[in-house]
Formats: sequence, C-alpha cells, structure tokens
Amino acid sequence: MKSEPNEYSIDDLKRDRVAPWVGVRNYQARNFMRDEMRIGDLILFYHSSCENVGIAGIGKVSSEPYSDATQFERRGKYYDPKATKEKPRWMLVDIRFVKKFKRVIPLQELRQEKPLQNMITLRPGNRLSITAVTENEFQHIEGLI
DNA sequence: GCCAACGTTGGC
DNA sequence: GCCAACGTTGGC
Repeated sequence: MKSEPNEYSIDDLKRDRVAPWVGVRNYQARNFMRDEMRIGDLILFYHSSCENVGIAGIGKVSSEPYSDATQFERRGKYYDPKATKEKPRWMLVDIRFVKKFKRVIPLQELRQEKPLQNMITLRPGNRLSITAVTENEFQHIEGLI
C-alpha cells in the first residue's frame, strides 16, 4: 500500500497505531480493500513520491471494509460530489501499525532482487496504489532488512 | 519540471 | 460503445 510520507508516513501510523486508509480514489485499489482484504492480512507500507522511495514497514488490516468518510467532506481534497451516504462510492479498511523497518528498502534495491522480478508494484508504469504481494515476495522482503 | 502510462470524462 | 482530451501518479 503506497502512501506519500509527507501526507501519511510509517511514523504517522506508528504514532496513531491504527488509521483508516483514506483517500483512495481508484476503483481497482478500492476493490482491493473492499473485496480482497481480510482482517489480519499483513501489508507492506510503501513510501512514494519522496526522497527515499521504497518499503518502510509493515501494517495489518484491522477492520472490515467500510465507507471512507472523506468522500463527504465538502471542503476536503477527497470530496466526491457523486457519493451519497446511502450509496457511498469509496470504501476503505483500517490499517494497524506492526513494525517500522530499520531502513527504508529502496525501490532500486527491490528492482535488483530476482525473487521480486514479477512483483506487481515493480512493473514498469504501475501506478496502482494498492497491489497484491505473494507470500514468497513478502518473506523475501523481510529478509532484506 | 518532465514525461510515460494510465484512468476518467463526456460528446457523439 | 468509441475515443479524444484531459487529469493524475510517481519515478527520475
């Protein structure tokens, strides 16, 4: 799960302990949270669009999917005029802090790892903010720390 | 700031 | 349903 650290970083999650993953406005990413994730699933927290791009730590899905409150905030940047309380368009899950890595594992380094060469988020041109990680990929990444 | 690669919108 | 125009993401 990607986040821009100047918006919301692994340190912010560590401080808050649990946070709703607000602001996803892409249907594929939404569907991932709404349909695929289960409570207890581990997630990799990725820092994007920043000085040290890469994986910063681990979180855990800690709620069922529910409506993203920011879609109704008229003055907020995540406001969606087409969403209604009866028919919310954007769903999210809560993410709980698990751990912060001792270092951010750089994107460049991830790209050089053979066992990660098929990782969805590393594919050229991928912009999706939430993508699947296989068990093997996850374990390999934990081994890089 | 540039630009590739998408995703979305809206006219037809 | 098609597709041009436009907007966004995100690495560099």
